[in-house]
Amino acid sequence: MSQDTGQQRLRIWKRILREHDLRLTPARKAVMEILTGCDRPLTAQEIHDRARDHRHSLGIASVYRTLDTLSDLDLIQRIHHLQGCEAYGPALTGHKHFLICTECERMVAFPGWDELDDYFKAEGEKRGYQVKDHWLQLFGVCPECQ
Amino acid sequence: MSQDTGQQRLRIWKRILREHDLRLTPARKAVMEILTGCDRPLTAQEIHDRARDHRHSLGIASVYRTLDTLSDLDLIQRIHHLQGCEAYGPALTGHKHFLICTECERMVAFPGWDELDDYFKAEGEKRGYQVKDHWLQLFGVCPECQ
DNA sequence: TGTTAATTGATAATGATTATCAATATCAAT
DNA sequence: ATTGATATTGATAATCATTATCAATTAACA
Repeated sequence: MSQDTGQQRLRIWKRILREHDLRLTPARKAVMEILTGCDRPLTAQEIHDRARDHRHSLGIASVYRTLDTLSDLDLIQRIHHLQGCEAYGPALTGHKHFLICTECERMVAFPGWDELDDYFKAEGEKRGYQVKDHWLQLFGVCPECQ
Repeated sequence: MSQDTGQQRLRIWKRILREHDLRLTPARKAVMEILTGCDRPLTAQEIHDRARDHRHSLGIASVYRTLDTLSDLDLIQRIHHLQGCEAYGPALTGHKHFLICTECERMVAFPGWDELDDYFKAEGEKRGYQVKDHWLQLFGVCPECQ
C-alpha cells in the first residue's frame, strides 16, 4: 500500500522547521500543505488562492515570507519557465531535476547522471571556471496532453 | 587578426530584421549594439541605462519591445539566475549553453553534447513525456573572481 | 494560565512590465 | 530628394508582483 508521499514530506518539513526554532503557525502549515501536495510549479499568488479555498485570512505577504523561509531551508526550489515568470515547487532530494509539461505545467522528477556532473565540471575547467552548480530543466508534453 | 564577433553579430541581426520587414530604427540599433557586445546577462533597465550613456531619448518601453522582438526572432534568450530575477543575453547558435559566474555574472558559452540529448529524451520517454526542449545553465566562479 | 518574542495580516511603498496614444521617422515609390 | 502610408517611438498611466512597515495576535514554553 503506497503511502502518500506528500503527507510524509509534510511531516518532515514540520520537523525541520522545529529543528530551526521556527514556529508552526497556521499560515506556514497552509503553504506547506499546498506545496508538499502539488505536482506543478505554483506562483505565490496561486498558493494564496488555494489556501484561501480552505482557510480564511492568509495574507499574501505571509505566503512570500514562507516561501523565503522554505527556500532558505532548501525545502523548495525556484522553477523557471521558458517564457519568463517564476514559480516554486518542492525541492528534490538527491540529484534530481524536473521535467515540465508545456501544456498543463505538470512536472515529474528524473534522476541526474554522475557523468553529467563530470562533463559539466570538465567543460567549466576548460574555460577556467570552477563549476559550483547547474540548472537543468526539461520541457515536453506529458502523456495526458499528447 | 580576430574580427570583433559582436560587430559581425550586429550585422547579421540587422539583416534578419530587414528580412522580417522590421524597420531599422535608432532605438533598435542601440539595444542591439549593447546586446551584441555584452558578455553578461543584462536587464531591460541595464540596457536602458547603457543606451542613455551614448544616445539620448531611448524610452524604457522601447527596450522591452525590442527585447520581445529579438526574442521572437530567437536572437536573444532569457537567462535565469539562481535567485530569481531575469536578464537577457545573446542567443547561442547551434547547441550551446551558458556558464555564468556567480560573482561578476560574466558568462561564457559551452557546447552541448549529443549524448545529452539522447539521455534527456530517454528519461522523458520513460515517464511518457515527449521531450521538446531543455534548459541548462552552469554556475561557477570565473578565473578573475577566484 | 501568563509571558515574551516571533509571526501575522492589512496596507503602503516600491519596482518591473505592459497598455495607451499622439507625435515621429522609416522605407518604398515616385 | 520628396512624399505618403504606416510601423515605431517616447511619455505616461495602468497594472501586476514583491517588499517594507507596524500594530495586533499567537505559538511555545515555563
